[in-house]
Amino acid sequence: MITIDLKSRIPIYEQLKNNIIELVVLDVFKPGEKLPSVRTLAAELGVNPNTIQKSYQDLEKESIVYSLGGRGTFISEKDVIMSAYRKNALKDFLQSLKKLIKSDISADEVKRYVDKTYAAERRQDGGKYD
Amino acid sequence: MITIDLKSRIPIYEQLKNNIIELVVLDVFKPGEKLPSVRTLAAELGVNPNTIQKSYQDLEKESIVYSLGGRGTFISEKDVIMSAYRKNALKDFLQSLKKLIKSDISADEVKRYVDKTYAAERRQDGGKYD
Amino acid sequence: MITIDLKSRIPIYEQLKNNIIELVVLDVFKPGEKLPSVRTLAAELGVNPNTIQKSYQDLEKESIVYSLGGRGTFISEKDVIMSAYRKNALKDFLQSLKKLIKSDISADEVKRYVDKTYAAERRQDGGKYD
Amino acid sequence: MITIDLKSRIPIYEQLKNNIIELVVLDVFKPGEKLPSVRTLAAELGVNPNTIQKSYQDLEKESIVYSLGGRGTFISEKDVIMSAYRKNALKDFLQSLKKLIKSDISADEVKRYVDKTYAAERRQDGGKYD
DNA sequence: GTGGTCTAGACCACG
DNA sequence: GTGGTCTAGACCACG
Repeated sequence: MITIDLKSRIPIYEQLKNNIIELVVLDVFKPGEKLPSVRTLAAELGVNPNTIQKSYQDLEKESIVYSLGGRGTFISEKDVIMSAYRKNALKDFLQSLKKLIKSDISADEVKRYVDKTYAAERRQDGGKYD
Repeated sequence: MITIDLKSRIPIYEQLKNNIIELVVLDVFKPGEKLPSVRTLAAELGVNPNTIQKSYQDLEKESIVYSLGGRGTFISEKDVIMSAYRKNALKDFLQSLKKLIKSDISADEVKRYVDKTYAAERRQDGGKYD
Repeated sequence: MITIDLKSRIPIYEQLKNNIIELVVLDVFKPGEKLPSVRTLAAELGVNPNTIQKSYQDLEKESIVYSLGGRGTFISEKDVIMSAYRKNALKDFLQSLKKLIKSDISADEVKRYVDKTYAAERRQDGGKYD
Repeated sequence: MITIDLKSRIPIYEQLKNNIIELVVLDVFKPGEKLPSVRTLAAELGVNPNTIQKSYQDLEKESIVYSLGGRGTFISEKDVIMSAYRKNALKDFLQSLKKLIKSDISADEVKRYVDKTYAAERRQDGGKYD
C-alpha cells in the first residue's frame, strides 16, 4: 500500500508523508484508522525506524494524524486533511501557472492542458474499478 | 535587479539561477548581453564569488548563458531559454494539477482559477507600461 | 583504481570524471555500484573534498551517476553511459580524421592505422585474461 | 582569409595558430610568404595585438614560421609544417580510436565512418575548385 | 557517515 | 579585469 522510491531525490520521510496524505485523499485510509506501527512499517519498507518516526511526527504537527500514547497513530478528520492538501496543491498550481503565463502561453492552451489531464486521470480511475 | 533571500531554504545559487532565467524571460536581460562579472555580483549581493560562479556554470551547462574566460558571461539565444523555461513550468503545472484533481476539484473550477490568474497577471503587466 | 595526475593541465575534477566513465565502460564499475564517498576518495587521492564533489555533481548532471544525499553516489544504467561515451569518442574521431584527410593521407593508410590499433588493443585485452 | 570565432571556448590565440597552420597545409599560405603584421591582423580581426603576438611567438617556437627582425614573419618550409600537423592529427586520431574501440565498436563500422568522411570531404573539395 | 551548500582566499590563463 | 580551478574548513539535512 505504502511504497517509497529509494532512488528518488525526495527524502524518504517526505515521500512517506505525501504517500499517507494521498492515501487519505483517495479514501484508502479512513479517518480514525490506525496506521502501521513505526517498527512494522520500518521493517516492511526496509528503512530506518527513525525515518518513519520523523514522518509520523511531522504529520502529527500538521494535524494529519494524531497519536494516542502507547496505542498508536491514527488518521485525523478528513476535512482537515483535504483542505490542507488542496491548499497546498493550489499554491503549487498557481505558482506554476504564473510562470507559464510569463512564457506567453495563451489561456486557451492552458485550458486544453487542463482538459487533457482530466481526461487522462478519468481514464486511470476507470481502470482502477475494473 | 538581481536579489536573493539569504534566509530562504532554496540555495543561493539556485535563487540566482531562477532570478536570471526570469529576467531573460521578462526581456530585462537580452540575448548577447553581458551579465555582471562573478566578483562584481558577489560584492553586490554580499555572497562568496564561488557561489556566483556555481550559478553561472550551471546556467552555462543548461545553455542559458555562455561564459568566455577572460571576457565575461553572456545571455544565450532566447528561444533556447524560453523552451527550457516553459517545459519546466509545464511539468510543475501538470504535476500540481494532478494533485488538485485528486482532491475532487472540478475542471470548471480549475479553469476559473486559470482565468482569474490571467486577469491578475494582465493587470500587473498593464501597470508596467503606465 | 582511480588515479590522477596533479601535474597535468587537465583539471583534476575532469581527470576524475574521465577516469570513472572509463571504469564503467570497461566494466570495472558496475551499474548500481556505490562509488567511494566524497571524503574517502578525497583522502585517498590527496585532494580537497570539494574537487571530488564537483566531479560527482558533474557526472550526475550527465546521468553517469546518481547521488542520494546521506546515502552515497551510485553508477547509473550502463546504456546511458555507453551511448554518451561513444558519441563523444566518435565526435573526436571524426574531427581528427578530417584534419588527417587535409594532410593528404589516403583512406587505405588510415584503414591500416585502424587495423593496427585494433590488433594492439586486442593484444592488451588478451593480456588481461592470461 | 583568417577568421576567428569570439564565442568559441578555444582561446583566440590558439584558433589563430590552428588557422594559420591549416592554411599552410591547404596551400593557401606558401612557404616563404609573409604573414600580415601583428598590428594589421589585430585591426582586421578586432582583437588585441598581444593576442596576435602570442600566436606568432608560439608558431615560431614550433618552427611553423620564422621572423626576421623588423621585416616581418614568414612561413617556414612546408615539410616541417606538414609533418608536425600530421603527427598531431594522428595522435588525436589514435587516441579517439582507442576510446571508440573500448565502446565495442567493430573495425568494419569504423572503416565505414572513414569512407563516409572521405566521401564528404571530397565533395567539399570539389566545390572549392568549381 | 553521506552528499550539498557556502565562505574565505589563492593562483592561473586569457585578453 | 575576467572566468576557472583548487584548498581549507564550516555547517546542514538525511538516514
